[in-house]
Amino acid sequence: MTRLNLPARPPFNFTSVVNSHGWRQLAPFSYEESTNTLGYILRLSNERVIELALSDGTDGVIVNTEKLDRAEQKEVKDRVAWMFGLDMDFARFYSASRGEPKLARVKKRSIGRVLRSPTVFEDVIKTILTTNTLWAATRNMTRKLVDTFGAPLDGETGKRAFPTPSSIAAGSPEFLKQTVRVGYRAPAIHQLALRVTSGQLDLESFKTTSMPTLELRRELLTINGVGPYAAANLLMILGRHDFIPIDSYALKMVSQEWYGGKPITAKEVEKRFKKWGEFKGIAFWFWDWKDDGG
DNA sequence: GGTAGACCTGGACGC
DNA sequence: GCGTCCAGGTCTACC
Repeated sequence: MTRLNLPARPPFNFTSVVNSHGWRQLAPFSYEESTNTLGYILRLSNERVIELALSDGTDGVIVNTEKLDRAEQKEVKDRVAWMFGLDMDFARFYSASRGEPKLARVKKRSIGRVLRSPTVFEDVIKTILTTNTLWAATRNMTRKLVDTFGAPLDGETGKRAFPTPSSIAAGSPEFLKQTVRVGYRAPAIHQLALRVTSGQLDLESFKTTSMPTLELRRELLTINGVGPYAAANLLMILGRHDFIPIDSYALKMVSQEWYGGKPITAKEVEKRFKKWGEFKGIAFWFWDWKDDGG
């Protein structure tokens, strides 16, 4: 057994990251509520597939997994640090949100980090799978994608890692549509896998790029299946908070909050959050809505 | 720049 | 059990 204790830049709240959005429900994540433990099946660069149990450290994340050598430990540390944004600093957001009752809880509960997958590729695919469909279908499609293309944990075919770009690229759009049931998204997913495999698109460089957010957004919008909502969602995941992922949920929440439930458009959402500037996305994301619909 | 319609799946509903 | 309707963003064509 290997146990790693990964400290975070304070303040840090493990549970707020795990609950920051629905990602914990998407394979190869799993979540055990009784112990507040996040599971993840990770494929290491040496192709070994391991299971991580991630739990709340006093001021960071505790990782329990099988025995790892030094290089593997380093890789796991880097991956988990990215997934939890351990090094992120929200002091400026907390300062900006002071005096706003609807954001009072963010500083109190050390909220701000958004749970990420280990790779940007995985988060782009998952984001595409959230578009134009219901959440239950997103979960199904992700599960099937992992079950179909993911490398299995040693001796446990029921537990698989998220597919690599090359494993998806090796299939066909028809197979993705017929077997994984991703519908019209199949060509977009296949094309993305091809672009990444061929080196034409270096998604992982987006983690550390100093590219201005507008430019990064333009890059994201070159991906088929990624429109304004998906790009904003991915920017949030990448730690850029200038854009609001406006989907039907956003329209509903903003309408209930300020427009008495009447139908509104994206313009009204933008108008209401304009004053938050570079924190628009994060202010929207963690806004304490009147009724979040459960 | 704005808008209409097609794209798919799966669940709800009526018969 | 079958058919129909609907929710959900993106893309393309068109104005």
